[in-house]
Amino acid sequence: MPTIDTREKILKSSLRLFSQKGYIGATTREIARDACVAEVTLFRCFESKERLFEEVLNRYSFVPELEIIIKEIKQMPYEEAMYYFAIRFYDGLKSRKDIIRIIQTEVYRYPDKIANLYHSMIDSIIMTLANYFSEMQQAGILRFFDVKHAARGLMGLVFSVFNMQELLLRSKYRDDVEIDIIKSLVNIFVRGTLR
Amino acid sequence: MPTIDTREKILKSSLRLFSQKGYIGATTREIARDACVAEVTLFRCFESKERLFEEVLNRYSFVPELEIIIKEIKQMPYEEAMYYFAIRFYDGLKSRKDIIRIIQTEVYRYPDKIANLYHSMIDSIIMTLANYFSEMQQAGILRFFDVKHAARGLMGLVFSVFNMQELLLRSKYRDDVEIDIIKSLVNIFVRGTLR
DNA sequence: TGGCATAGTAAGTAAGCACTTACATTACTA
DNA sequence: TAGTAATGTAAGTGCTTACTTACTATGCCA
Repeated sequence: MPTIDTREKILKSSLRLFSQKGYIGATTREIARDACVAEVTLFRCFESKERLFEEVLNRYSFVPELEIIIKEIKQMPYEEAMYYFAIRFYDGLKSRKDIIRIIQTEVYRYPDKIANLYHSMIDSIIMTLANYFSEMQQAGILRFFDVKHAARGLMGLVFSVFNMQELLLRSKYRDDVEIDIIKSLVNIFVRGTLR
Repeated sequence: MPTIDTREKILKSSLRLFSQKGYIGATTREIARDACVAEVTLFRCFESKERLFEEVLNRYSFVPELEIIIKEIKQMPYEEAMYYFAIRFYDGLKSRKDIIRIIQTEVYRYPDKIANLYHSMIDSIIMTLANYFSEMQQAGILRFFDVKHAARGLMGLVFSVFNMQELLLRSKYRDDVEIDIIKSLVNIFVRGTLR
């Protein structure tokens, strides 16, 4: 049985290279070299390239952190809560850049494995966020609108900023501070949802 | 010199297969078979797989249609204009699903060619839309906010709906009519930007 | 009808891929 | 110190890939 340390090194290199070159584009030879192990060691740790890929996906999930964030915002005033959520969500995306990129580029080719992971990531957040909006509507703070759609919208706003700023390495808007962009958009969202 | 018809058949099949399987995943053999030509014919039409890929990208652009849409909305009342833009934009994304998917999945691997295409697609729309918001602010209809950020936000909203609904084949929200989702979100956006 | 451009068929090349086998090396532990 | 588990080295297997070469078939126009 291979060492846990060896497995970790390989998983880490796999994350980076799958992210940069895609599943097909990243070769086992390259992953092994990057992890400073022999290629044969890779195949002693993981029975195939496909299994290795699956383990990478399971290893670096995103959901738990977001659940915590939504619990935290319940004690805050609405506008502050929205800023806080958006920024924490954005930071979460940033620190998970590699896995997000993998999901985004491979979701069509490995529908079962990746799509499930993707959906589990988003669905649980949308439902929790939608419940939050519902409570705020009941409390008379927010006007009535479709809460699930709004949850998706808010996440879509943040994600679109992340998508442009972090994944696409745009030159043009680099001078804008990302936080300012998010604040602008959250401000529109807040004004659009308040009673 | 090969026939234009032959080239078109190959380009069309390439679009589909690059979209479904990615640049590396789609083989020249498969593309040729799909286009009902011999593989050698493909190489007589396009000097390499990479050149073929570039020609696919140039062939199916998106910008001109959107420029037209933004011209159209200038005569409409604000709220109606936003609905109209969002829905036309959404339809445009839908009918260009294949090329959007290619851009999204290959943008990291072919930074120069694809990223430029992607940026030219988005930048020109953002600037035109931002100008529209500026004019509406001057006219006293909209409150003051960063118009470029808002333009990105609106496009981000529509794109996130497209992303979930069309690209990811989600099962859960399939019963929601996409138009309703867009209307919900545009409504929030409109209320958030009106004076 | 003859010639030329456009296509197809068939076979092959060189390289790269995931993955395997056989054996040598290291390091820890009993 | 002897044995065992984890790793490395080296070579190779069989398959697929992009791309090529040589030749043949087809259709169109002078």
